[in-house]
Amino acid sequence: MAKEIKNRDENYSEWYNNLVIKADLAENSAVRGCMVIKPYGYAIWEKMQAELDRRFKETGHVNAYFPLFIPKSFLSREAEHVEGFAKECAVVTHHRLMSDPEGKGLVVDPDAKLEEELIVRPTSETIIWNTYRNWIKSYRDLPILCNQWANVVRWEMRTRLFLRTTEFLWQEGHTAHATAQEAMEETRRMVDVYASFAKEIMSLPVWTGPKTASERFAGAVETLCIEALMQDGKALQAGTSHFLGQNFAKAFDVQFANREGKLDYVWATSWGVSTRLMGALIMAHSDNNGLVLPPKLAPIQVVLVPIYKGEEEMGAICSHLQDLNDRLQKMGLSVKLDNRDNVRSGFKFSEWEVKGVPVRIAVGPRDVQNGTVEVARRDTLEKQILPLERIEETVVALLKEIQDNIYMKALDFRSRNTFEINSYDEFRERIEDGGFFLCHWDGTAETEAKIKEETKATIRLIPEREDPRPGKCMYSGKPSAQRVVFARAY
RNA sequence: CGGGGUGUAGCGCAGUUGGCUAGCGCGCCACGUUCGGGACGUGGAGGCCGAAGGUUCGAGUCCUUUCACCCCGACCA
Repeated sequence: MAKEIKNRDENYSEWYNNLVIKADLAENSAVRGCMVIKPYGYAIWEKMQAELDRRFKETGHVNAYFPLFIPKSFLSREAEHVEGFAKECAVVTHHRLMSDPEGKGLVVDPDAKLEEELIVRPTSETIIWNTYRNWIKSYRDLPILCNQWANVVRWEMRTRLFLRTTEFLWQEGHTAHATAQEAMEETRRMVDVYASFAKEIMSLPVWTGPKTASERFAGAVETLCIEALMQDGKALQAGTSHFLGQNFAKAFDVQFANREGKLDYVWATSWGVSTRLMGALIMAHSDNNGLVLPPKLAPIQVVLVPIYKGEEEMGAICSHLQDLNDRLQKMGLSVKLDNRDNVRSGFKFSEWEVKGVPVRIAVGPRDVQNGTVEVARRDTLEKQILPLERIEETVVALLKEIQDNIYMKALDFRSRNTFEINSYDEFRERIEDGGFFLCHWDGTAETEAKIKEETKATIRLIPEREDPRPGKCMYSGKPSAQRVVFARAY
């Protein structure tokens, strides 16, 4: 394994793709740019879903579902929105096939052409706001706090497993509010939900803050985001929360009678995270032995591996392990007893390491005799012999420690790769090695575009600081209110 | 959409200037020996050589077309 997964100084794409496949998470499908998420990978996504959903409910949201297809005319209602998405839409033009008159399989039936083409949703703002128009008449109907779990399609030129697939799974929250302030608070609330989810569940430290105007969501007034640093030094946008102002309400004519009895347009937000989070998880924590999963997302938290010679010894050890299995399960842990007899224990060790199982417990005849177990942790690869007595409490504590340690490791990595730079020459040189760069910027789109053109680095976000220190733009020398975060990004 | 690369067994690959019966490693199946960090031996199964067309006595190999995937760009909440 170690020789197959390369470190980040070599070809990272190879490292990453290889890891995804070796860890049994996903593979390319027959369909361009799409991926098959395999059972082990999907189990991780399900855990993410469950935890996010819990947090959405906690903040007063409910789930709903809207159609996959969007009439083409809907998309064009909001000028910036159509501008942003038109180039990457899959379009349904017909609804029927027929056998080829020339005998070459199936062809589209020209008589089945749709009156109005349908777009496969790249995001659902338009169809949802078209629906909300009917739901909202009065301020008493507000707020609407809906989320949907869905798939979306964006026909990007270039795809990457988990990070940018043609079809991906996500959740999109769409809320409607009576006031701008309330909508802005919602935008903030949800980006904070994402940030705490990243930290507490994914062990992933993120920066939080607004995007610059040029990096905003198409149709948004303000975009807040969480940004994480991957081990190859590139940034990854892991989630966004948009304040949409009244743009969509105006485009879809969603007005309500306010407390004063006057008609006003509704204020909107939308926010989402996707299976890209899986990519973040993989790229932030993995090492040369494979995937490293934080316990809270690991489909299997503890794997039990028997070490034995011969059948009767295996029987004895497995019944011993079955007992341990039950004790651990009673603690609410997800445990796997690997009693396969066609592979040896050394093979199992490697395999579960590649899959990122946080804790492995091995038991052999020696342990049975001594009343001990061998406990190995995935994050540090350390092993120790521990007494079997009260082992379930030890393991619960260890899982918590691993969860924290993975976070600390990622945080430490980020700190070591975050730099304050003042000179543009130095910036150009250092950006090659990756990392986050805190630099002064004059606030103009021109400077931002120039820097992007010359260095491929973009402004990931404008960090929210209690005491923003002014300075001079590293590029133009003009005054700058505060440092912003530059990085090369996926 | 441009540049480069790859399609041969489940996976990873070799296959020379066209040549006769298409190979290797891993995995799989059977048996035996093993078993505290990816075991070994012996035997066996597994192929429309990405697809279509062409050149030829003969094509995995040459030509044309096409499809898919990977990498680098362009593009991208």
